[in-house]
Amino acid sequence: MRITKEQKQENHDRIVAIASEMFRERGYDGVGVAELMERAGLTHGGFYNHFRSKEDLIAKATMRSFGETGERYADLDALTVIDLYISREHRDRRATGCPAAALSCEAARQTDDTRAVFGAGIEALVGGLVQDMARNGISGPGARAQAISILAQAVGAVILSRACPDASTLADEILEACRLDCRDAVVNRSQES
Amino acid sequence: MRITKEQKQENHDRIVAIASEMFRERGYDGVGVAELMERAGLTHGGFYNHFRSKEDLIAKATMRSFGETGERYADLDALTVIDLYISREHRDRRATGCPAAALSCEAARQTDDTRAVFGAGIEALVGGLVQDMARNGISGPGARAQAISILAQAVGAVILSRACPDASTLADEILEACRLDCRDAVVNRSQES
DNA sequence: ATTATCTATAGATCTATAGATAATGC
DNA sequence: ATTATCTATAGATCTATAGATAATGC
Repeated sequence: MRITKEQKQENHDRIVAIASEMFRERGYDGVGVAELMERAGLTHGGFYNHFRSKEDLIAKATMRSFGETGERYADLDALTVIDLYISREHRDRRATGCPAAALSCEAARQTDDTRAVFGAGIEALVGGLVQDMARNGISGPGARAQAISILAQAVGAVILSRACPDASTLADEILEACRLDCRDAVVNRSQES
Repeated sequence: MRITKEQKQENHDRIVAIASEMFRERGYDGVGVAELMERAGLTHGGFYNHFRSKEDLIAKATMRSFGETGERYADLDALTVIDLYISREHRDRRATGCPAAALSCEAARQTDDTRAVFGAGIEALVGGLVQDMARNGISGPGARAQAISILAQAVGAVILSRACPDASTLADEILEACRLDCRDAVVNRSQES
């Protein structure tokens, strides 16, 4: 039952798309090749026609997750980005959220290939945030450093909030304190110029 | 070859101490009971005389990690804490570092019992940081929110830096930008009062 | 003829348990 | 007698591969 080239490409993309969500939801170790392939409507042996190894898939799926996330925050101003990122909705929907918040801790333990994808993804998020901040009138030499600080705080806020028990007060308090602090930083810097 | 009660307690503590470092280094999924027990000088079957399950150990080891970390940053001023936490040394020594930076992403996928330990641990770190900030003359209603913001940024900075490839410029740039931003926040707030 | 997929399985994990052993604590 | 540990193993994973099948692409 051989298929066309296009259908193979479709299968490949579907596996990557499903993996990108499953990895964010359950972590790299929490997803097995067999279950992933079953969800893609294929048998698990076929996996190795598409990828050299699971790690190969991890790199490709992570790249896709960063791409989606970068697009989501493009063409917005920094305050909107902050409100979207540091929110209960983002915290509670891991599967479609930012991979930096879902997988960074595990990424630190992956091979250098996967870490290179993460480095490029973080760099892209920083670059996007610099552009978003320009819409708030923020530019100049310190803009990049501030973008990095805001990203780190936003990522930290979502990660810490997720680590708290469900429905805990602290989980929501973390989000609100960080959202306001990041907004203040943008507003203050915006007024300076 | 039965042993004394004290020796059992010693074995128990040693398993928890070793696990607390191994989990931070490799993640909860990266540590098997057999290897852990071998490192503790015991056979893996004996594990279940000390713990109901691996998850029981995860809760106890994580509590210990948070305890160590809280003690490390007690009785210091906030600027010293920031310099120690957001540093290459901390980033490169996961096994003895802060569990919030090493394990938060995975904690989000653990049971509510483990998340309760995490919530209490984060709460303790926030409380400690509030006390540290008081040494810089920072107090009042906004102090707690600022402690949360600083903690989130510090945790985010270490996590993102670890996710970057070894020896990448970005990894160090993240640490430096966040360290300076957190210091500025403390200094500015300190001058207000 | 090539190749994308499938079936089946190798080989290496993993957590957890059953039963034996032997020294402490009553 | 109790119990902390050990040996051995059950049962369930996991990644990866070998070989068969069958439809595309030459």
